[in-house]
Amino acid sequence: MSAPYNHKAIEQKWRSNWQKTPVNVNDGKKPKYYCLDMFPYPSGNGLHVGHWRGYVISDVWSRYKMLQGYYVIHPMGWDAFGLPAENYAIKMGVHPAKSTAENVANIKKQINDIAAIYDWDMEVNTTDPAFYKWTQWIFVKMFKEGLAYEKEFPINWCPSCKTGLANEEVVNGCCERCGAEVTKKNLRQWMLKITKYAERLLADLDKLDWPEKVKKMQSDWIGKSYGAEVDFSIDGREEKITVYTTRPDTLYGATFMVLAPEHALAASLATPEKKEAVEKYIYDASMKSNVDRLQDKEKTGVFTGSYAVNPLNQAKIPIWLSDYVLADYGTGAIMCVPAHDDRDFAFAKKFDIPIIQVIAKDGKEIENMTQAYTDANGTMIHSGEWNGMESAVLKKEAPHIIEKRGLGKATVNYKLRDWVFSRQRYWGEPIPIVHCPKCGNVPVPEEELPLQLPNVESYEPTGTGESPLAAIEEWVKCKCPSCGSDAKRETNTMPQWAGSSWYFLRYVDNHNDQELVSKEKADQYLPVDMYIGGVEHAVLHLLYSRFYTKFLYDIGAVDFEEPFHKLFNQGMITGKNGIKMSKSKGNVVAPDDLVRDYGCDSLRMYELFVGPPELDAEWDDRGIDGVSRFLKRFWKLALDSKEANVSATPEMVKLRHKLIYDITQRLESFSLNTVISGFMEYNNRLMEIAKKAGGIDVETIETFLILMAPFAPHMAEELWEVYGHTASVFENQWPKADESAMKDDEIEVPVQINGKTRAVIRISADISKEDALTAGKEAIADKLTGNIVKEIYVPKKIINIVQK
RNA sequence: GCCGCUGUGGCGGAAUUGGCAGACGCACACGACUCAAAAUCGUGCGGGAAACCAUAUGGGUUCGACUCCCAUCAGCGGCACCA
Repeated sequence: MSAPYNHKAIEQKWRSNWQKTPVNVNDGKKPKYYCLDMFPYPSGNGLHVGHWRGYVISDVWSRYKMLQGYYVIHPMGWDAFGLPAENYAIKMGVHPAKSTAENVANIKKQINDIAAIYDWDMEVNTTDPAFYKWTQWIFVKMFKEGLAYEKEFPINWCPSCKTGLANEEVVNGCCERCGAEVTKKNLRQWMLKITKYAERLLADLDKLDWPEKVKKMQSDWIGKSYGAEVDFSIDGREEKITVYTTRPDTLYGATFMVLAPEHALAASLATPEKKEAVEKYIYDASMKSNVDRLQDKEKTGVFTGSYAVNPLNQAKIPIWLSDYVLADYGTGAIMCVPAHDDRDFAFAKKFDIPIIQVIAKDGKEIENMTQAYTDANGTMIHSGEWNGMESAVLKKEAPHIIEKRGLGKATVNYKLRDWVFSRQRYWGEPIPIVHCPKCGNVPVPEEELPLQLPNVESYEPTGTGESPLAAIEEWVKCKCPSCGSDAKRETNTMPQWAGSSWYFLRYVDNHNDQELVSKEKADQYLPVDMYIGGVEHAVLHLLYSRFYTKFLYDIGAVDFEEPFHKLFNQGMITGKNGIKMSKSKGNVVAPDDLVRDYGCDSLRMYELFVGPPELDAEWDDRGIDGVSRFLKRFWKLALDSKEANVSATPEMVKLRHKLIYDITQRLESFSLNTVISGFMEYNNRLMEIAKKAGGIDVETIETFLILMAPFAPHMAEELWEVYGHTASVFENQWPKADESAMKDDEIEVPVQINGKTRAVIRISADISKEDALTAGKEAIADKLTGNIVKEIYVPKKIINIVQK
């Protein structure tokens, strides 16, 4: 009788063994592999089984890479500055520094339950002054390069979090963190010129081994479009209005022009009799929130009384103001071609403006147009010298024609906006800038960094647009680092994303107080080979990190331009009916009890078994019994086989190589759920064989152990030791399958008539086509009519007889 | 509105990428062991009496379709007046 599987004792034993003798060590000879988790913010709620899954996936992958002979860099840290941590602290009435430290301790304990091979010597915490010294250093560098600048304009403002937000943090007009409706507030802001990198951020997506979905989200967010800027003169005036259009081919169809109410010329275009209406419209538009502006699908507008002149045919077209034109995209002014644009069509219909079709649909002009014809497919009509051209061709040529004729220029536009970088909150890195009445904005000298966040009693947001830091007079008052006169510190702090935009660089050299990361360490360990985390950061953290890395590349701090070579997005674990796990819904499943009752190995495997790792999965506790039973059966098989000590049969050898082959292939394609089912399947077959043979040979069991080690490391180690080894199971190399040893001499092949299976025959694997067909027909002789049309034999796959 | 993904038993899911649909597991039922239960082991488990019918629905290509093409429906996600 073999000893029963006691997960508690085994897991405790190996946890302490690994602490004494780590399994992932850098001997200086192994190649590196950097496998990174998106680091968590230390929430007070702790981890649930969904967080666990992400960390299990990355740990399984790390251990697999270890067995392939890599030194694996697998660090963990804390994204502890920012809104989530601060809002939690305010709710609990504790200072964020205190609650953050408590939460870190708690989550660290939970993470250790996963038994991942995290190297805690590399740990970083974004709130540690030794860390944020470099977050501030990067800002200073950006300031010196002209990439960080101040600007006052109406920004997105979350009235609940009482802070400004970046565009990326506004989701459907609401705050990404708290869901409150975002309003506008005119504020002086620090901005990062991410737009300068728009083209590189777009172009380099091609180099990345990332999910297409994420690449597409980024490229849509950057939003590149090709078109032309066209200059329209204003009838009776000197100024010109430049419009941006992606459809210069439709220029002859422009019947009016619309300016954003915020356009510089908007007010001055009003003729005396229109003045009142125009001013009212401009005022009303300025009062509208983003959400209102988004929700008002019904077009509004006002005619200025002025006319613009179409540079091609000198036609006079009325100039309107409307808030469907955005002030900060393109030139804030558009030419309107109602026949070929949905929005212009709706506007023209509402205000009774003429519609001129310039692209024929199916070779014809549309009678009684009821909607815009927006395809660029058709022949040009009503378009002067362009008549008869194909619109698709003209669309590409028109910008250059316009440029050549001096009417404007070919141009490119991006939807990406500069990054609103300052927050009116306490819990963040102070922006290291001094406002000097003589010198203007002066950065804190690099040798004086970090500029420490002062410890204060009152850290709640003020809501006035000022950070709580502004109230600390002794901190605000300072001397100008440049001229020494009385000056004031910048009181805004950096957003949550500041630290996370570069933390992955710091892990590998986290104690360096001279450099962000030394060249030596960077060369040795960076960049990240595999990055694992949720998809929710597609245009936030992942875009910001790419921008930061490119900047650091440009100033020579690192010598790669992309931080994350491969990205994997794990799916979310939800509660019943796909409802997101949350404390308020009461459907959170904590891993702690499951680890206690079933063991870490069982939970690790079940986390993967619930479904494809990239898809969302509904959690169901009951399923864990399945993997738990499997582990117990395998445990018994291994111990009984040790006892039986049988030698390998050809069947065992064949199965061993098939096992290696299947598991490796599934692992390589990241199909982790089928790796687990594969283990179960092979275990079932081995148990069948063991029933007859009395056991399984040592080599096959040991092979199974090595393959299983990344998934159930405790059991693998324990059995490895039972099998008489003193070194860790992770000292092994990942086994290789010998494909010739997997070959079957005889195979089963289905025999079909007209595509329907009628029999299954066993034939020799290298049988000739003729013999296969003869054998096949023999097996279904009673069903053959004698009227055979076609005979198909796909070697080792199928026999199909087609008959009438 | 535009773009993308997904749709297979009671449930989670598999299918070597066009070749026996439902692997593996959960749940369930029956049996063995037990005084009994749990645990464990064994058997069954898409529908249908059968011919056959079944991979969201309708069509198509093919000797052969969960897999490819067209249309439709449903669910999820992203973007959303970007000219």
